[in-house]
Amino acid sequence: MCITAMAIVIQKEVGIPPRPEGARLPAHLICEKGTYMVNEEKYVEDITDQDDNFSKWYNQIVRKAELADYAPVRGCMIIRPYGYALWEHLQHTVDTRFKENDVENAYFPLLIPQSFLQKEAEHVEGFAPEVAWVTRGGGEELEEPLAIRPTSETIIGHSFSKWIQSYRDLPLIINQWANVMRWEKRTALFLRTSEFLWQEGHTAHRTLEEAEARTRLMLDVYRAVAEEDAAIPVIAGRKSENEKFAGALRTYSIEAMMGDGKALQSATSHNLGDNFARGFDIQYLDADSQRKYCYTTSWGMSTRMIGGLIMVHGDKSGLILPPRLAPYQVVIVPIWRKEKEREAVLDMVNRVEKMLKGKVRVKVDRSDNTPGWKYNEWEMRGVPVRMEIGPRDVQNNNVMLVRRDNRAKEPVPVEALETRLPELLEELQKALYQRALEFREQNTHTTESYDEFKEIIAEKRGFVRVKWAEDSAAETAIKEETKATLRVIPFDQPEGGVQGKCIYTGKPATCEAIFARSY
RNA sequence: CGGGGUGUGGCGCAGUUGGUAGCGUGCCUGGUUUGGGACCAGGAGGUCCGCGGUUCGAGUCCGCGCACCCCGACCA
Repeated sequence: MCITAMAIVIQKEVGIPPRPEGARLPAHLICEKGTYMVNEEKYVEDITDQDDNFSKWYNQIVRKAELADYAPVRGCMIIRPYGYALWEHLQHTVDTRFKENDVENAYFPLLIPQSFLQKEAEHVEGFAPEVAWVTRGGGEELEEPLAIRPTSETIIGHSFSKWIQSYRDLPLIINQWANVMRWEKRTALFLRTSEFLWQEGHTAHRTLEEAEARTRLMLDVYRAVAEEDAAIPVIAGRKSENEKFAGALRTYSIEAMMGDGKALQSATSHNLGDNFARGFDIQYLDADSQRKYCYTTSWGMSTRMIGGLIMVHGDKSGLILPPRLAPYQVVIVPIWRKEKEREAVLDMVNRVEKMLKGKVRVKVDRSDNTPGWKYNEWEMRGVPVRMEIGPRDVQNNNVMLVRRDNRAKEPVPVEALETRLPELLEELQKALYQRALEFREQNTHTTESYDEFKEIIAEKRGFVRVKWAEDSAAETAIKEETKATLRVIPFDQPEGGVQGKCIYTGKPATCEAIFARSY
């Protein structure tokens, strides 16, 4: 909301050109006062074009940028230091926001007794195909197989039932940072790996209303992380019955549009009602001396978000990381010709580095590679701002700043850096958000005709917003006929209710829903 | 789990009718270089995915596995 308004203002100031429909990249570059025009060309020749083969581009970028590698075990990934640093920044902002909302961290075991998983009927059924089992230990068959957690509702529910005695123990608001494992048939780095890192929050409440409020509150935290930190505009809303979490009363999610128009569920928040409380006997003694079941919630965000970052912001030169999450916000490239220059340049580099340390995340590339090589390398790795320091800059006591998103150049006096650089990073942060928002808006369609719906899904991709009567069978049929799924029923609905007929059944519509093909 | 594809130095690839493996890039050493992926010279690096078969001889032909990628069905 407020970030959007700010972003629009910023957009006017710096003049981000609107992206042509369907295009991944702005075809123009900014040429403001004090900036330099750069030729638009493809500097990095060995990256697959996004428009040519988006998933190939994605895979190449993940590996070339050294975010992750394939592991020797199918479907598993190795997160490399650069990718892990990104995750740590994401973790940090999420964790900070959690703690502002009374969340406490804890840790529960990786292994879950088989019997636990079976205590919630829908839950077992939903997860059964994806669970990996440990059946041997200490050289012997185990008496009871142990599941490698696909999620921890059950084992945490077990603890909750012991910890909660009275209404005075509520609400209980716990989070854990953990790995989980879901045996996936088809995997992709970050987006869907058999093992992945995430956080899972679990809460218990006195009333359903309070549980609902917490569910919505945490979804809004995810919304804020996505929009403000990851610069990814998302649509928040409710999942359909077909798409909700196994065992939940209601599931909410934030959905983002990737650069190829497909949707990515970026985080989910579930109101579990009293389903798990009944399964795990999570009861409390209320003020009226009655024993009552708690209402529980769970909510999670995973390393998948990194996949989202890559696919939302990346361009044909590689990654573009939002400044607030980028492992390096600025990379300094020293340039010289003669030995004398080298000394002066490195002096200045050291001075600038020292000045900026602790204020922005700065990396100096002191390798022997040529400046041109470094430009391409760090652009590919998505560093938001490049700082060039060469003999000319030493002479003028300024540095050259170059934005990753549009390559706009800007000479800045050294003494102005401490104020200008953070400012520039914020401008970039907002511009990325704005660009992604415009892309999403250009690729969000509305229609009342199912034929047109099919055509849009098949040819244009993107989101399709339609009138909907919340019919589960119709949803399944649409999925079979078009491969599009109901991503989310947005909170943002027309004022005064929806008028008209459901796009598929023709029944009176009860809401507007977003359909898309998804990851 | 179905359909398709690919497995050859770290990465990307070539390898003809079967004759004992090569190119680009990266890596190491030395030197010259550095404002958009520099250059020269020297060098290291391969059980050609695995197993079996055909053959005097297999990266190449045949069979059986395995892995990975892409497209579907299932999912954060």
